[in-house]
Amino acid sequence: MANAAEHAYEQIRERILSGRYQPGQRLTEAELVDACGVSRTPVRTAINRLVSEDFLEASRNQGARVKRWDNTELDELFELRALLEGHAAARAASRITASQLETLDQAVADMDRILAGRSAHLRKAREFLRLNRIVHSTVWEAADSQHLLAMLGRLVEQSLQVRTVRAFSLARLSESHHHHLELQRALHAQDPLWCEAVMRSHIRAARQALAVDQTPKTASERDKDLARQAHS
Amino acid sequence: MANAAEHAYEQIRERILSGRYQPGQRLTEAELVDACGVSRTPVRTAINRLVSEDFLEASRNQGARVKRWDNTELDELFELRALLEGHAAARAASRITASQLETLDQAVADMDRILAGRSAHLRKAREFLRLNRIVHSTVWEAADSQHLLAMLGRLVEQSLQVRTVRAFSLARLSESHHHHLELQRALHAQDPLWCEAVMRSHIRAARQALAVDQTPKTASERDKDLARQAHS
DNA sequence: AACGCGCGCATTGTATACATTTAACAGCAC
DNA sequence: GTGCTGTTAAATGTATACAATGCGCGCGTT
Repeated sequence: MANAAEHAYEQIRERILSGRYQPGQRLTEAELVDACGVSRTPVRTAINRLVSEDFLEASRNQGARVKRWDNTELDELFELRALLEGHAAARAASRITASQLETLDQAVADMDRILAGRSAHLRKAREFLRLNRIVHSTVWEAADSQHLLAMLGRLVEQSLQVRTVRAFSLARLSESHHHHLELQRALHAQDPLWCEAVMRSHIRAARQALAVDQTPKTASERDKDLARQAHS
Repeated sequence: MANAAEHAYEQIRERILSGRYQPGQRLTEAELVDACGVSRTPVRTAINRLVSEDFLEASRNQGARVKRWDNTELDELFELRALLEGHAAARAASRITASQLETLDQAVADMDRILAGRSAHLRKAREFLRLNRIVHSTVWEAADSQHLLAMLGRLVEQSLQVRTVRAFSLARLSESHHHHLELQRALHAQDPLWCEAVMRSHIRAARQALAVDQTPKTASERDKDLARQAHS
């Protein structure tokens, strides 16, 4: 066990993202100790970090609860994402390197193939998500701003918590891919305003795709989501 | 001592902001324990928080160093501030309440009086800073977005670390005040784009006002800065 | 029966002892 | 003389014991 605190952090975070720990659920230090197999100290370190990253909420002497996102907060979140990812795309336009453009082209081409192919929906969605991450992180990297990168990382991770089945319909994937294609052209053209505009559309569309209902999920629904999320 | 961790956090943070702990300086847990008068546990909690807020940097098993900001990072920081504060101002335009407008008007009027008055420069700068904080936080509040507020809070605190004498010349204060006057008009007009543009100018001008030299300060220079910062 | 008070338990906050890691220094070999 | 390696000391990472705090339950009073 090279690093207990880190281990605990990843363990807890993973359980929040996967839905095993539901929004609003209270997590006592004792049960997290059991779950992670380390002592209270690294668990507390992990909790503090997760609180600072908005995965958990803590009130004094009352432990931590999994953060629950209401629609107002989701609106705020995605508005900020649109602003910052748009900005990142604009910066990327004039800074992107040849090899980053290659990475992007490759990812977009792969997406093309996958969407056109005959794989099962689940497999398509999984692969698509993987490539989607590559596209976005390439743009962030090309934007070349440490702090922008850090902020975006946090914002996007937070929106991962509320992923739902609806976001992964074939229609949704296809729309999303059209944005990627356009972004690719805009980046090749090195047009900052175009890049920014496309990226903003992309994020706002993603917001729309999220389910609006706030009812707690049943266990089987959670399992479905899990299967679709393709972590790892 | 109701809350040791909080106490340690404030203590250390204050010493960083005041310049008593210089950028690049290594802080061992042992000396922070002495300085704060609490045990290692709350000190470590405080350190973790300060690292997450970018006041400190930590590498494994090597403790914490006070974060040093180079010019590239300052550019990134202020670019993000311009973007986010501009956005906040735009949101505020359509959301600001009558009482918030009153607060703003009052603060701007006070600034007017103070700049026109015959107080000593130091006193003027102090009062101006206080009112400046009121103006900005009123706009943030009017923007009505929890997450935007949190991000701005962090960004602005970080830029506080690098305040220098140059930023407080009378000419600079006066320029800054003209922005406030224009922002006031733009908010009364409820014109989002105008608000955003003014605020962006305001922040970018602030970036220019910061000293560019990166040489460490002498003790007496630090004292001067301290006197001008008007904390509390 | 309803409200308030106080006691007890569960849980978090703090202190400290112990383990682990890293970096520096000294000694030895080449 | 220089470079490598082993040892050592200092600092951080981890575990656990103890203190303080807040919440809920039960009992008593009105």
